[in-house]
Amino acid sequence: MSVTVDDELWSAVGDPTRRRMLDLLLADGGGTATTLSERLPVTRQAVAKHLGVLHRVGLVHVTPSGRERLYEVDEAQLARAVAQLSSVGAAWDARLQRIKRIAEAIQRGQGG
Amino acid sequence: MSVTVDDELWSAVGDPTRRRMLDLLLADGGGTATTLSERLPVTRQAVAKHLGVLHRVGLVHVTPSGRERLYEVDEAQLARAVAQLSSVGAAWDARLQRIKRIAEAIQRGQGG
DNA sequence: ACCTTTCGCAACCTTTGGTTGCGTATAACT
DNA sequence: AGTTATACGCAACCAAAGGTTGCGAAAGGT
Repeated sequence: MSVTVDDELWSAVGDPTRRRMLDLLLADGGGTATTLSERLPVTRQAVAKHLGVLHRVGLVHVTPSGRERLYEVDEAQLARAVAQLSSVGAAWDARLQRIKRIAEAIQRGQGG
Repeated sequence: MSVTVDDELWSAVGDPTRRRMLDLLLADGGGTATTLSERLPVTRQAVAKHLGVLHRVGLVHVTPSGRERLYEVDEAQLARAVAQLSSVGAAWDARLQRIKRIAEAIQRGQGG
């Protein structure tokens, strides 16, 4: 019943900048802190910190090559995150449905 | 393409404590800062602040009665939030699907 | 060799989630 | 009615997180 979601994954995905970063990484098939920061309204350092967070929760993986560090989305982990998002949504949806049914039942019982 | 989500709603729902509060409010059909704080690992004041945030984005509405302030979930707004959650999830899912197809195409092209 | 680029580290600022402390208003009890 | 208890709001304060600037170091291009 209670939202049994891994809060780490959630909050990783909860930040708007990180969501956009994931979006960009998916769209471009990967990127570095520098390339991402060019397409975002924040500095490279901010992006680097976010990449650190995403990396810690396993949503991206790194491939150092020369002086660059290429980040790519870990598909399995993102899929897991998506599943958790929709599970929370589904739980709330279910509650909303139940509330609606109960409200209707009360209506019938009271209003005739 | 870009995640066209209302960041206010997202970040309102992004906080784990607020998610649990919404959960409790849905389960109990409403509550006050005090009753919620009794079932959460934070103080009443923290809950009160969160209720303020949720109220500002319209996810809950208040009914003052005597010395109490009863908070209830705004179903329409929560439904909207749920829709946004699943829309982001769907977008990422779609990208993951596309990536998979492209990867397979590359496999076929290269590997013969 | 020199300059450019990409990065990491550190200091700092601001916002936010959280706390404690206190005053006030409404309800409840005697 | 007067006192006690409860629910709340406001304010000060603290720690963590997102963001910035500034700097030094490693890898690449000329």
